Amino acid sequence: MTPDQRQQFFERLQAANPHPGTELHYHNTFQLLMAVMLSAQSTDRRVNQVTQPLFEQLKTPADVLALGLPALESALRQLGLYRTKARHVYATAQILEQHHGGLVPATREALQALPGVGRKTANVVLNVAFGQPTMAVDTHIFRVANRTGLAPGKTVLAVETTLLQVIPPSFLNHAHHWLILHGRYICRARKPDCGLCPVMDLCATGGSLV
DNA sequence: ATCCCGAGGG
DNA sequence: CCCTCTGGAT
Repeated sequence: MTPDQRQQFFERLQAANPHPGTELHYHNTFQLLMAVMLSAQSTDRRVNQVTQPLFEQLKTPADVLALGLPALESALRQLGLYRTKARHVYATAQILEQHHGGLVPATREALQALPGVGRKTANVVLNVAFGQPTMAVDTHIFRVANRTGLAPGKTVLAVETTLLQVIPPSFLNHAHHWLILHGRYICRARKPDCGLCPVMDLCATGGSLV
């Protein structure tokens, strides 16, 4: 894809979603971190169903510790990987309480040192909560980048590096959500809706997946 | 490479 | 039944 095509690509995704943002529900940075941790291999729709009642009680790491691990695990039962997620969220709350004054750290190093927080989750928090121009490559973005030819790569890190190089700077801050929304609703994994795709003429598949 | 692991869609 | 969903740890 040429630089001009990439410019077109994001201009059209922007036109389709003028004010993109995460579809995860949260009221503060700690809840954002928790919601992103819970979103692994789960639809954010289900994450929101789980967090909607839960976040009325859990507003701080101390609230998580007060709830206790067994009750937390029980509250997360509807999510896949729920035992692992409960353990990680609880252990993360402990560390935030003991070493970060109950706050979510704003550096990649400190974030990825938290149990259950890897590069992708750290990138989301750094971008959404702290406004940094990171590129969190999730299942949607990995697929869209490869399928369209925007940023082909065999690993998520390779795709992340390429995306940071090829995305026009003015689009970088919101590129994460534009690519996610495109992958979630149009460039779907199983049955992509090329008929509704605003960038079909720029795509490496040329709409041949329909 | 494998495990974790519920729910929805096809 | 199989595939997929804003992954991370071992």
